Amino acid sequence: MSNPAAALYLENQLCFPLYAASRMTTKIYAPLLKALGLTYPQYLVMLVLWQHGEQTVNAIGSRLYLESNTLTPLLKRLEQKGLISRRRSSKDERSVLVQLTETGAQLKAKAQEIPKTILASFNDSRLTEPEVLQFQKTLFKLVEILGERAERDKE
Amino acid sequence: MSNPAAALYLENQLCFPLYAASRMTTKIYAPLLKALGLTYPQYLVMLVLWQHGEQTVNAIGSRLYLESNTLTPLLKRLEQKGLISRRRSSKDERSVLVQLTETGAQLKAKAQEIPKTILASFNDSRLTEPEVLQFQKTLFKLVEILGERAERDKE
DNA sequence: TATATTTACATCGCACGCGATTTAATCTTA
DNA sequence: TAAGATTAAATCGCGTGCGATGTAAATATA
Repeated sequence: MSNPAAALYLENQLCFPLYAASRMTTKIYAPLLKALGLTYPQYLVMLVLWQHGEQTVNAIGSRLYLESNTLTPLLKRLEQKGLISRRRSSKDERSVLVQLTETGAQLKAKAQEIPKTILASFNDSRLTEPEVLQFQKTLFKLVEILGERAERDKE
Repeated sequence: MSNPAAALYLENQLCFPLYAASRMTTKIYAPLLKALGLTYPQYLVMLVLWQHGEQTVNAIGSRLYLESNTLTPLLKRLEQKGLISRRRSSKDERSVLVQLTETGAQLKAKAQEIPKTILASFNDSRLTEPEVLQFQKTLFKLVEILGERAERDKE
């Protein structure tokens, strides 16, 4: 790089565009999720429960890379909306099991349309399908690497 | 896809890994930025000011895809730390001009090490350099497309 | 088995993000 | 030029994220 300060430029960074893209995609979900009465992080929790069923706060957290300081208040809001129920595990009283209510399970049907709408909104001539697939592949690899890193850093 | 609900699965989504990767990279910055007394969004504002100098809240916002509801409180915090100053533009009394203080300008020297450290921490055998470059390219394209989309949606 | 350590979740405080609204200045246009 | 529309910040309220700490249950270890 000719300019010694160039490394400090936004354009040369990976993290800023990740940050920007994440916020912008979340914004695309907002109006669709509002119809279901969900925020984006709440939707992610519902996805986990729709896919994997009852599980502990910890298990949800490992899938979403979130901890109880974020999840506990969020889960309480989902509980207040009547979408989930929470109970202490009898096998291990430290754990809290999160389960879908009937209402929460039924919401899945309404959510089916969301991925289609989102995919359509990403449709743009500047992005070819193989490019997006390759992008997704690298993105998953990145999350995996960063996830491992976070695990290491805990110790 | 064989399973009709597969579209709802986390793994098939683009937005979740963006969300996860963004949060995880921000976490990597945290300890480095703590030494400068900055949060990641505050660091982004400082980057903009280091690179482009005095400008309005609006101008900072268009570079970072943020608006005054987020920036005003953040800028007040930077002002309290003595890193920036804010004043109404005399040309247009609606605008607020944000400028680095001497202290704020000097902080740039300390920040020079950060990109190097971050780049080193992304160093992993699973990610080749051309793969990362391609990834970055698509990511920028994505931000551009989403940015245009956000502009359109405002109207 | 008594004690120390670890684990799971909850709580607290602070800094975002952002939709919605307000206020003041500037621009448009009839 | 007066009235309405637009624009730039600021303000408000709510829901995250997350570091730090607390509490209780389970596990490890002496």
